[in-house]
Amino acid sequence: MKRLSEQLNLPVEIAAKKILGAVIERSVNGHVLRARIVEVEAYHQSDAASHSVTGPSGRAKTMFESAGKLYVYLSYGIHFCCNITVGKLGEGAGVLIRAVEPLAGESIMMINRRGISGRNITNGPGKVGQALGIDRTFDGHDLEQAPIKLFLDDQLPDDEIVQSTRVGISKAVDTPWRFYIKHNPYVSKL
DNA sequence: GATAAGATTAACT
DNA sequence: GTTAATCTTATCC
Repeated sequence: MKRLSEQLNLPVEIAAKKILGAVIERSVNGHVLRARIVEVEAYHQSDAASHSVTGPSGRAKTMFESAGKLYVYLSYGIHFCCNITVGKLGEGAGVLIRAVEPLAGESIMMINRRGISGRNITNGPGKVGQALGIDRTFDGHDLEQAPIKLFLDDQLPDDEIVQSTRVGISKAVDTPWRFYIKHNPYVSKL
């Protein structure tokens, strides 16, 4: 297995398609939570909607690290959202995890989500962070190390991927950098 | 030093 | 459909 930093040293929209369908594994208190990434969005420093547009200052500095790191930011003061950095060192690029499909440890995720279950458990970026117990202390974490690991699989065939515009932004709204898996109930918005 | 806006969610009416 | 919750950065005094 090649290093993540090599595998994800790609243009953001290519890396986003590669991360779609990958599996993220989170260990906590002897339990293993595993989930498949079913919805992502790409962000880049050349993109007005990205946190990294202002340069490697403040919260987005992690996006300028080499690929395969975790960038966690606080959304609306309440929600923790998870990104995977891509591209090369010094390039402010990342892929936001918008939704995942639980594969293992769903009962633990349910506890983290205060009893909410069903497809509402992880069908949104803030929900993913909460279900997996990720907060800002994991900002900059290397995704080849415990307790949070990323496993890339073969890229999905194009006919399983839907490409569209991003959600919840007010700038660069026409940039089609949102990717999700067809016919998956955990995708936040179809 | 102060203020406005934001890659959102859940609980209301 | 509307609104409150709540904190960080950027942008202006």
